Amino acid sequence: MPDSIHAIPEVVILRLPLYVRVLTQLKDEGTEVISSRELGDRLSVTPAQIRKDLSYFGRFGKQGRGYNVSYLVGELRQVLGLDRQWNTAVIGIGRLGRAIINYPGFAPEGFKVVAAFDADPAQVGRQFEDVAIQSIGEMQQTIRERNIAIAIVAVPAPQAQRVISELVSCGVKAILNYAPIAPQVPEDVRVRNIDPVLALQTMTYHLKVRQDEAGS
Amino acid sequence: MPDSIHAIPEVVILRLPLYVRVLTQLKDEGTEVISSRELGDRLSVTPAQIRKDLSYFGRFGKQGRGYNVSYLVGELRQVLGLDRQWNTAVIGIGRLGRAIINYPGFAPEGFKVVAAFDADPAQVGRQFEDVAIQSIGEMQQTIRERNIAIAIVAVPAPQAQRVISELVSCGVKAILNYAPIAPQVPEDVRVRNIDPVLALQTMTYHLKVRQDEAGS
DNA sequence: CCTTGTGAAGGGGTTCACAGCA
DNA sequence: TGCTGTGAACCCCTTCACAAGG
Repeated sequence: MPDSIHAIPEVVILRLPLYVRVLTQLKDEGTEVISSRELGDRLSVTPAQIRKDLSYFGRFGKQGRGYNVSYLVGELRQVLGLDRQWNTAVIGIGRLGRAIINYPGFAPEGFKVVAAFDADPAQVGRQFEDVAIQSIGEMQQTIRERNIAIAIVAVPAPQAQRVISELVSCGVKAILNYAPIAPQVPEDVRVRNIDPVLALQTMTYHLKVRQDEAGS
Repeated sequence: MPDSIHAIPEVVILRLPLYVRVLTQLKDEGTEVISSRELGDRLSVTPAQIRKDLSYFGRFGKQGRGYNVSYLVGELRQVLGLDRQWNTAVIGIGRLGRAIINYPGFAPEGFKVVAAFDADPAQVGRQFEDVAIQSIGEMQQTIRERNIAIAIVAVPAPQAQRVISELVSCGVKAILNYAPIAPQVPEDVRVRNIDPVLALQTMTYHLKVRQDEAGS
């Protein structure tokens, strides 16, 4: 059991879903075996990195041949916990929140929105896609009862930190945050931010350098 | 000019927009001066890291006092190239593409959607928010004429790589990709992916470990 | 006394390179 | 021959710790 000897670097965990995605695509295309080199080409990652990453979790390959695609994707899904359903709750049912509830991409991957919350009393009781909107006050109880492990935050920025703190106090350990803030959470809580503006702002630096060079 | 002596690590560029965001918020709250320690607390980053990051671009602080918030935010915006307007194009005008065009969060940050493209001839000619939808064939010309530096890809996954390759051949060097794929681009092209499913999948590993521990 | 800016030390992740095996 | 799995080397980023200065 290699994973009990050394802690697994967080970056490795961040890459595994990428591997799963490409492997799944390869499987659908009918590819049965793939080498670390070919997989690396598809992902712009070095073959050594792929082999090293996989080695944290087991020995999935065959020397001289490569990796069996369906076997590997199955193992990785198990490692990541993608072999089960994860119940989620959406908080904030504005335009974005409704789009998230209606988004058809979550369910096939095992992420099911089973609850929705909004601070606006006028929203409470309405239904979207089988999900009835509840008041924020009901959050703690519902999260417990419905075994909700992941919260998806889609409230306006000014309320986001308060909502996230409340989710943390409800025991939620994983948060997908769409609000444009830098949330503060205890270190045993994981947050991933979806923030298109931030993503754009990380690219302009290089564009600027290029522009300035062209201008001089 | 420290940035001409040593290349700036990419991770630093990724953090600067976060600094800008929090500093802007602090400025709005009326804070005039902040130390690297206080800023670090807000961002869950060590003070040393903030000081080191900033030192790549200049000496913005005052010993014994800290950093002047509005001065620092101004300098960083300039460093990142956020002191100008960036024209963008949206490709793929389905539900997601329309949401992006209508999204009110881009313009105030200097990102303006000035063009939109779709492969469906039935869509071509329609208008959303002042933007007329054009055919994919018009992309190259429009990108040049309208000085579009950033493309936002919102086409279905199967078409995404083809569209991205086409954008690259149009000379686009920055792409915000919403399609759930791992795009392949030349190394002088920057891509940021917005992928909620991937974000969720990077969190389940830790939830799983926790679950398994509880069960044993 | 407080906080910056920064060389130097430290640590963690990537890459190398090769033994092992099909 | 081809490719995996992996210890070791390497490298880059983070953190330390302190001189400098308000």
